[in-house]
Amino acid sequence: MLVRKSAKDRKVEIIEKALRLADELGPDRLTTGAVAQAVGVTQPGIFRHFATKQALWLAVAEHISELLRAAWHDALRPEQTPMQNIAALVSAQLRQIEQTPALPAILFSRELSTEYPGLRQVFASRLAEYQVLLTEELAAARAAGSLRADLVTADGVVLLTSLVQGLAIRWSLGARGFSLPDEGARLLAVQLALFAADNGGAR
Amino acid sequence: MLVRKSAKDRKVEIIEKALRLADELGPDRLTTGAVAQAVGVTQPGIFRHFATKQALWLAVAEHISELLRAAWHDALRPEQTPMQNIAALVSAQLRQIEQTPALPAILFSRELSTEYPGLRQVFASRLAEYQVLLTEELAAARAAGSLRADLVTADGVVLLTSLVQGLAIRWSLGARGFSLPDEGARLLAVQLALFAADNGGAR
DNA sequence: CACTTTAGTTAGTGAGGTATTACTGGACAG
DNA sequence: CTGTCCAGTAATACCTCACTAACTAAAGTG
Repeated sequence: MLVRKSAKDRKVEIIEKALRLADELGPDRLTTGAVAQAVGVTQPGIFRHFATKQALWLAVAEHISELLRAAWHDALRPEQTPMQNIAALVSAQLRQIEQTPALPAILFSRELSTEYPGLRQVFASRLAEYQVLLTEELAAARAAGSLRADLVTADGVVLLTSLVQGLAIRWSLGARGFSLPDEGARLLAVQLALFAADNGGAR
Repeated sequence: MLVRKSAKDRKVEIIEKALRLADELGPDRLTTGAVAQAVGVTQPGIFRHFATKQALWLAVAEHISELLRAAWHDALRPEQTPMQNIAALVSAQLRQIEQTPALPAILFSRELSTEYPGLRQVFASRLAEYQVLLTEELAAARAAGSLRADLVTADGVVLLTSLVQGLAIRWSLGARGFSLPDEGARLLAVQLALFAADNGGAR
């Protein structure tokens, strides 16, 4: 209305509000009108900053993508053991989801991916990166002798990512009735214990 | 056009076509018009059989729900070991998803659940049943002494369901680039091996 | 065959959404 | 102080949908 901001500021403001609204309303109900209202601009005002709604979604996707990348790379520490790094990666991911609850809905929404081509690619390549990071750490754990010999590394990675995804879905569909990072840490510990070489155990 | 069917037949026809279209178009693009065209009826013709679109979705949900229930109960056999029953349950679920590829998109779509209340409840109660079945079998496995003592039954169930869900998502988002039942059976074997008591192993 | 039932059609309404066009007025440069 | 750029607005075109009303005719029923 009265306030008039620079295009740059507005753009990030729009992206952030869109992300918040995607959670509150659900990604499909994220209309340009709703975003405009949240930002405090008339509906066509959005189109000053994003030529199409798809462009807006793409910007949101890239914003998310960047958040995730940063969180993962923050989580990794050379001084940690590979197992600790794995736990840190999982924890970082779950905390990011908790902080940005629209994430699972956006990442897993086939609706969005089909309606706005380009999103899928952004997310797919980013999630592939996550798998690479996990694979590296798991391979390091194996090199350190902390893994059961009969566990194929790639299989371990799939089990871990499935754990994260399954948990995220249960959380986001199930009214978020539990603490995602807490439950995740607990179950991850269980899974990692199963992965661990039976050193101190029997024998 | 010329053909005129009994309401009963048409109803199931509509439900089945809707389910197929939900896969081809994505659940959100499943319009009454698209369903009508697939069935060979004008768009308002759908409303002779379902008062609202929500009613149609509800019928689809109940159809799915029944398919799943039947598949699960077919999978269970008293003469099988608990571990075999678990494998059968997982396999049945994955085969069902492969056969009805819209399943993950429908089950995991937050859009649908929020737009059409009632769906969530149908699916939630059905999926809870799956967990119960898995829990029973895993408990039986424990009673038979085939499980590691340090694995909490409930945790094992979560790990298994996460495996199924994670796999289903990867499959449905990732262009279905692998055989869901095959990959599932393989990974399930890995996970179950991790669950297994270390009897014949060391010592 | 006459009669009733009812699946299906044609035509239309209104809500909700993206996007365009033409205009307005604030911010900033010189 | 003035002119220019550009964020933002008002109005509206245009589309897709779910759903309704009134009518039509095919399929069962006696």
